[in-house]
Amino acid sequence: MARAATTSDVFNAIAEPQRREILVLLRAGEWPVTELAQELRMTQPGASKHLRVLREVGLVRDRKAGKQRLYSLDSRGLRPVHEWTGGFERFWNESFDRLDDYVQDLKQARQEE
Amino acid sequence: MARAATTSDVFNAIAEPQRREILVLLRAGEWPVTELAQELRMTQPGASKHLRVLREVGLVRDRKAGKQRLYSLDSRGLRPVHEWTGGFERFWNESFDRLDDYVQDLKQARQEE
DNA sequence: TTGACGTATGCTGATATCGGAATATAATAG
DNA sequence: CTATTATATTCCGATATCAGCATACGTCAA
Repeated sequence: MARAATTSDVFNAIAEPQRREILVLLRAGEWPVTELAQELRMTQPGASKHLRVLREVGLVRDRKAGKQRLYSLDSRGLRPVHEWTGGFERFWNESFDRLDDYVQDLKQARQEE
Repeated sequence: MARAATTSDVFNAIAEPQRREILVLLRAGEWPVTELAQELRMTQPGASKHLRVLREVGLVRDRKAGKQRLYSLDSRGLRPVHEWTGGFERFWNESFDRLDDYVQDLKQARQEE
């Protein structure tokens, strides 16, 4: 087996920087593929492929508008990611955590001398 | 070019389900590799490899303890992911969004008849 | 129908991935 | 030193990925 298919879940879909850029851009509204590609400096086929992945995990919608196909955001799928990472919030908020880091580092340094 | 290296950033590191399981487990405290592997039903080399990736992106620390190596969480790297997804919060919270979905679906269905 | 425009798909090549098995390294005990 | 335990690394095979290019498909206008 290789890595899980990128189309299978949202975590994989947003692992790609260009796809994250697309999602950010779509917060501004609907975009036809060509304009989106120009804006983000990707090729049109490249944009189409990324949009396909995003569509398959449900992060974008598309609707036909003449020759164009307008893509828009459906960010509800990002909620689970937000919540999952939120489950770690207390670990980065608590101040003794940073102190603990410091202590750990000292211990480690001493051991490795 | 292929996909960005999984070691290069946190988004890629957490795209792997087993690595997410490891992070969740480590919220309970420090774990030696073998026990962690047993708990999550992975092989020891498998666990070591995932832990290496997590270490390289800074999501876990390790310290030596006799023959064992204890891994612990450093979840601060998850904060950017939490914040990035949080930038989409208003899009999934606003109720007109769901209404808009409904309208979009109707339009689409009508066009595709 | 033909042409032009917008978009999607197919193919190829280079590379990264993940799992498994074997083996190497590290640290302790006897 | 040797054996044992704990962990890391390496090699392998199968597969998924991403970019680039060519091309197919879809839609509209003349």
